[in-house]
Amino acid sequence: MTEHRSGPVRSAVAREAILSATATLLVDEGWDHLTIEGIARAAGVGKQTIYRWWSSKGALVAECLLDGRFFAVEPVVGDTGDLRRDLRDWLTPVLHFLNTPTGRSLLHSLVAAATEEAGVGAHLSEAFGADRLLADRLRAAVAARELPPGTPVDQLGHAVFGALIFEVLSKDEIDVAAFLDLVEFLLGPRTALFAPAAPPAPA
Amino acid sequence: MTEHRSGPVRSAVAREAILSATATLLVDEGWDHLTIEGIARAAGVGKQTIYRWWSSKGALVAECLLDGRFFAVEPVVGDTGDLRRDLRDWLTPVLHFLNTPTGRSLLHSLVAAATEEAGVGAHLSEAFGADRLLADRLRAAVAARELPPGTPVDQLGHAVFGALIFEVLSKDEIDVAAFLDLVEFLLGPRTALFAPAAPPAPA
Amino acid sequence: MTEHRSGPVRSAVAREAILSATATLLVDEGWDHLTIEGIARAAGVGKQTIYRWWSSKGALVAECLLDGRFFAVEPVVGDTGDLRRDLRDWLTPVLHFLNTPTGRSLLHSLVAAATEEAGVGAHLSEAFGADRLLADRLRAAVAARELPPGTPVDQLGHAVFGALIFEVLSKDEIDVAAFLDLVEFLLGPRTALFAPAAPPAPA
Amino acid sequence: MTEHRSGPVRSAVAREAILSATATLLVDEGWDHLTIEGIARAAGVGKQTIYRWWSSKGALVAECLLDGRFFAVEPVVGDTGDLRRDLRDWLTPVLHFLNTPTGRSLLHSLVAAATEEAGVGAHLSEAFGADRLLADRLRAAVAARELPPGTPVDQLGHAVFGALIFEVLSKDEIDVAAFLDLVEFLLGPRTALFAPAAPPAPA
DNA sequence: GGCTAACCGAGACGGTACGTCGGGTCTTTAC
DNA sequence: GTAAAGACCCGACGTACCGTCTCGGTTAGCC
Repeated sequence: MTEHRSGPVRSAVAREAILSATATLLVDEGWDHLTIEGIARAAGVGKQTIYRWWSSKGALVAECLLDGRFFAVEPVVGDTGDLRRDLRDWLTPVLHFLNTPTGRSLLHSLVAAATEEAGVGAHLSEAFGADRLLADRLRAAVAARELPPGTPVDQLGHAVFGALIFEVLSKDEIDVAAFLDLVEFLLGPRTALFAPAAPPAPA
Repeated sequence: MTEHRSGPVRSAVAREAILSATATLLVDEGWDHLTIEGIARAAGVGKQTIYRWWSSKGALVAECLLDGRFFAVEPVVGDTGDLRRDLRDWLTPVLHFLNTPTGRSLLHSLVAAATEEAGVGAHLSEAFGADRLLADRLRAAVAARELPPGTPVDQLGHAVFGALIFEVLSKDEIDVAAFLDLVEFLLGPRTALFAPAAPPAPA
Repeated sequence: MTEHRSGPVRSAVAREAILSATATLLVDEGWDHLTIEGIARAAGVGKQTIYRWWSSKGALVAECLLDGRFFAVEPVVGDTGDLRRDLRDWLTPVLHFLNTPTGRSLLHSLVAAATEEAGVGAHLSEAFGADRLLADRLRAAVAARELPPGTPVDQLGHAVFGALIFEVLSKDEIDVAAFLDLVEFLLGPRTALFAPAAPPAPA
Repeated sequence: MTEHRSGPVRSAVAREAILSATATLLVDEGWDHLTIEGIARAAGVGKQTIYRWWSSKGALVAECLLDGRFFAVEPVVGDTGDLRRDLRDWLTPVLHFLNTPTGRSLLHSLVAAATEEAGVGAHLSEAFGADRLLADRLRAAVAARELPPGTPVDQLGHAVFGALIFEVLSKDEIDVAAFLDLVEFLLGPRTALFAPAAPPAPA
């Protein structure tokens, strides 16, 4: 039973123009300064067309996020068998990007958007790859016994990302080396391979 | 030799009224909806008096934060000798507060403010006590060899706080138990006391 | 071939409310005290709607003037064949009106408006009827040879009106009798009818 | 019994600086744009010093007017025995001055001031010399029987000045020749010398 | 020589209004 | 029925001045 109605259908052209304008303006101008009128103007679209399909500028940003319009994230974290090294290799360029004005401002904007729109927060870490990419690598590390069984991989990924957010919010510049060290600490002591099942038995 | 200037002096009454109104309105209405006009109205003050002394609403919030106008933080984390237990005891009420509408909204507001005003971000963790209180307890734990020497206590505190922020931004409700487990994991495996000087040297 | 534009059209309701509020407020409060915000408030209209169509409060007053919103001027100056008497009959109530607080203040306001907005000055005398009404009667007088041929009727009307303005600006109260006498003098000596063509040629 | 009190006396320096600044600013910026704060700033004076001695900016302008700070009026209207020619000679440069931007704007400003401050209106014509100078010349003309006895000389002078004001308010530029013609008409027909006592007896 | 008062500059204060921007809704015309 | 254009009411922006009020400092003139 397909739903059908008369009249023209949602304009894909308009949708694309709107989301594209949103992403561009957010990056260029920041969350404050991002306005519906500005988006409509840049997209060559009526305001009503935006309001018809999205409830707020937060919703627009959330959809941009889902569409991956902000980062072209490296789709994988390498797996050389050395978890700590892999994470360093993956994190280092991310941290450097976040030390550029663009990177800082983009993260600021996305965090600001997240405070107003639940949908942005819910997908923020995914957009950075911290969700799937990082967690997957951690899961592999557990399987490979580089991390103890029972490690809360998803949460650990979020903690790393949370630390990153806080670092950006609270300092003028991320101390890359210190941050990498912190991540290393959070993973716990580098030990001999964990026994398959038994919990770590202190001597 | 102090610098002299004749003429009237800054009104302490106005300052207090403005900061107090700012704190109240931020808690009650949230960061968006917080307006200079609203603050002026609530404080019974001219707008110019605000602009004369603060450059933005972000600066106002930052000063409120420094004045500790948002939380009456428990001034200590207990020290029973059991770090994990002490942290649980300290964190639990904080987490529950952040699960109330007021708590959630306040953290959202402060994070939003931090994205616009560096000063807010710089003092956010202090306001929550995550800086001094938490780090001090961690330092004591290092001294008591509950944590390995060389633990980056300050950063660890920030990581915990960052994880907390991210949890609030990305979920509708904090899973208190899971978060406490995460913190426990971040502290590393519960081990016998660390040797005084030598770091654990895995083979 | 009219120029087309899609979209909504100027609201006649808003226009009427704005001009009506302007006229009322100008009469009641005076030129200073007349504010765009006050007009918008009284008209139940957004400020932007005013700024969209008028450039200043002067322009608003000018339009009110053109619409004849300040005076319901007696549409004719009587013509009994006696110019001086007709002018007295027409001027007397005007002068008395200008001796009331309302009349004085209205003329003050219009003159003040004229100093800021050329359009007000250009139509001031019309609004008082000094332009068409008075000049027409003078023209008739020239035709009837009550005034010499070549009398600059338009300018004479303006001079009478100018004298009136100056009287109101410079004195607390118009001396009605003296003003009427002045007008009589300005018309020149009451003479026998002027010869049709030849100007009076004194020896 | 003189009233006396201790303490310093009104500062002549401040008075001069304030009036001078007022005159300069009025000429340069116009009545609107003339502000107490601006005057205080330009005069290097506290606002209170202005408010202590004058009740409004209108009062300041009135005092400037009395001090003759706006025009250096030709102190006499010539008397060649030919009234019409003398008036032309005196009026022509005045009219040309009022056709300059400065002149126009100054008259506009003074008229605007007059609408707010009775004192300005009361002395406006004096400042232009229309009062004493013009009326004196007219009086002399009556004495010389160039004008009929009983001519309301003061009022006639005001009428000329009023016509001038209206001309400036209502047109972009004064038509000098037409204005001079008007004045000539207002003086009445050029006749043989009036008989000393008898009213003009038409043939 | 001190005291007292009024003067002065400076400028903070509670306000009102400015002219602009953007929000979200509604209306009109065109496709 | 969707879309562009944009007018509408509204609320906030940050600024300019208002007129009042403290300040600290500086003169008079009288005890």
